[in-house]
Amino acid sequence: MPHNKLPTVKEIAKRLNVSTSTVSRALHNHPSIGLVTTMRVHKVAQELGYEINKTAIFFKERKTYTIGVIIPDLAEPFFSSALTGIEDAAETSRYNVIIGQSLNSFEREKRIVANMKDHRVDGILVSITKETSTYEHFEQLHKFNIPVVFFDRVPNRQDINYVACNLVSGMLQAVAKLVAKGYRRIGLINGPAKLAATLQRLQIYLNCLRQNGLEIDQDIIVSTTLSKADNLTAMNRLLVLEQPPEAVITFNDHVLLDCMAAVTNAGLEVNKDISFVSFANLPVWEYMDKKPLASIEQFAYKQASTAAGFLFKLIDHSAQPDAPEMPPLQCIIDSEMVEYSQ
Amino acid sequence: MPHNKLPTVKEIAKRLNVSTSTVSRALHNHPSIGLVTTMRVHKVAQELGYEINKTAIFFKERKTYTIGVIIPDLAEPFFSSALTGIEDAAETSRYNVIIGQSLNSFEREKRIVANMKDHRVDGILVSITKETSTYEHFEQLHKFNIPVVFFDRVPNRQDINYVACNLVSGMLQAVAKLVAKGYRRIGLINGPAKLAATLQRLQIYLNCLRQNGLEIDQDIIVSTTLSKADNLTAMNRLLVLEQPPEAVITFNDHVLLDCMAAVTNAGLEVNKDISFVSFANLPVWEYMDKKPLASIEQFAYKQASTAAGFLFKLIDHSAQPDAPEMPPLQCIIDSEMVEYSQ
DNA sequence: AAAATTTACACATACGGTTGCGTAACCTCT
DNA sequence: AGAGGTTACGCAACCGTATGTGTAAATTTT
Repeated sequence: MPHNKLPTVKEIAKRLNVSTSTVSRALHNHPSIGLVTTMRVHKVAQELGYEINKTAIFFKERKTYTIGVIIPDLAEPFFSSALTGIEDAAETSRYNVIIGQSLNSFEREKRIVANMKDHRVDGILVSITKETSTYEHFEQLHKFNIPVVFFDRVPNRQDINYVACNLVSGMLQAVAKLVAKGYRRIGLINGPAKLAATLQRLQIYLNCLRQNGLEIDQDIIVSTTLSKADNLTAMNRLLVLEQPPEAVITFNDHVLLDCMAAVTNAGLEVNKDISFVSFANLPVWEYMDKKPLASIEQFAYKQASTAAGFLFKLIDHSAQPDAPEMPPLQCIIDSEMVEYSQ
Repeated sequence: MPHNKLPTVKEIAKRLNVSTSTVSRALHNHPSIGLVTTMRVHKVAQELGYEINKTAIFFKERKTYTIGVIIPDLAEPFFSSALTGIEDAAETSRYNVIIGQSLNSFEREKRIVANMKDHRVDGILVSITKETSTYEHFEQLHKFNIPVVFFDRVPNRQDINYVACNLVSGMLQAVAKLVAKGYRRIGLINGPAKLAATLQRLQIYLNCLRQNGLEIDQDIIVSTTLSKADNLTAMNRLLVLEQPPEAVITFNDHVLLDCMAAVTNAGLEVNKDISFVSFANLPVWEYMDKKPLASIEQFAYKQASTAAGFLFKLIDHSAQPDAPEMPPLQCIIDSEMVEYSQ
């Protein structure tokens, strides 16, 4: 507890022999306070270096003007970009952002939620953990009037506020582009089966191929555990086929980096002998020579700032005393193919 | 202002016809409250779903258990890693972290500081903007008893708390390694002159070469504006020399990526015809084939968590009423060469 | 049995600022 | 001059919790 006390309205009031209410109103230039008094108050406030203690207001208003953000891992460019989107949105709405990384641990996620509840954040934005399958820790927030908006990694339920991304739209564009370029044999290097994203990507892949009237060949659908060695193996499996794919969709950019190495090792050339499409998460492509033909942009910034907008709307709404329950705010943002200039 | 009121000690007190002080003490199992009363209080608290409102405590104790972190840009892996270090340190000390990106704008930095002051954070960790040259906005925090610890990008003054990184140590190791490998001609691709980091790197470079008894040749010291085209030009300038350098130290990893491309374009091979050393900031090397021989690790996580430790020490210290002014806490962490397995 | 001590609780205040309501003093109008 | 209105301010309560101090009643001590 800091010892040296800061000047308060009380202090100003004492010096001027007026009441604290007068000082408070004078500082806000309330019309019911005379001009002379108002000026004297301002003068003394200036002299004492008075600055308002907003924590007192926060406490009284039961509002902290702070939102919490829970994300799995800041090291992922997707999430750091998302956080920037949130911060920008928060700044214009005069909110602060407190942050917690769940590091994909359900237990950490719960601890962070509890902590944010203790700090009485006005709302929470969250991209859930891979492990998260129960939601009591979020539901409990309802009691404290703390709205929650999920983004990107959202629970599979309908009674929640969320902003998510539709991967299909971007992939359709990408496959269309590949088809337009004359590619008919498009392979897939997928992730490990236990990840939900893996099944999702497979469905999208099949979906897009069918919509483009392409034949589906199980030989050019392989998977990797995401280890470097396994990534190389997966790519090599495709390269040694009698009829290797002309283009390959990879699980993510990390996989793709290894796949490109495998292509080079095989004496082939990326974007000439074989082309790639990936799911965007590395901003590093800009600095590189060999790039995928296109990437599926998932708009971290946009998703997150949209989610933040939802959250502020919910906060404002619940501030009204006669607030009827609001229907869930939900938004699905289309992904888009981003072509890289080669 | 949320309307549906949460249960308070007052509510519990009313139900049991006791005073709030009794309830408060009972909830903390204070010995001066009888066992029966204590248990009844706990029971009612449980039934009502009472949870303590810490904002009241924060307000009363003039302590928010929140620290502010101001960094230039989360998109840089260095800073996202630093933030993780801070978060981990904060969690074990039961602190929350509120975050602000200055985006290298001095004005934003000032706004963020003012905002964090309003929220009465208990302390601030900051990596300053490239533009920052005045410090009133930080000095002003002293009045509010908000300690500040700078890290990585620290002001050039001695009366401040800071944690910084000594780039020389790592570079010495790297040059020593290059020398041990038989390289005698070591070039430098530096950044634009207006950046402080540029002069710093030049000095380190000259320093290390001298200490290893190597000749300094101005022909193999070039610079780039950091644009891709310019990076390529810089590298090419070295490659077309009669006696090109055998190894090159690059300003940073982004520059290096382009330099590697230039090498490949020239029909040469990275790590065979020419080797590189860079200043670490990209975690992506792990996923790539061509890597620098070594990188100068600047320990974002360690710097940041050390700085956080300093901050908590300062906060604890200023909490003591008879606290004499503390001498500045300062720490310089040695950088280290990190060798990449090729 | 009276005195001393302990037990178990209530009262009041503080943290810093805001705000509804009350009220003197002054001014205006008839 | 008295009624009515306006101006300029003070009073008091409030947000939720903690805690120093006071004090009956119960218990122990002498």
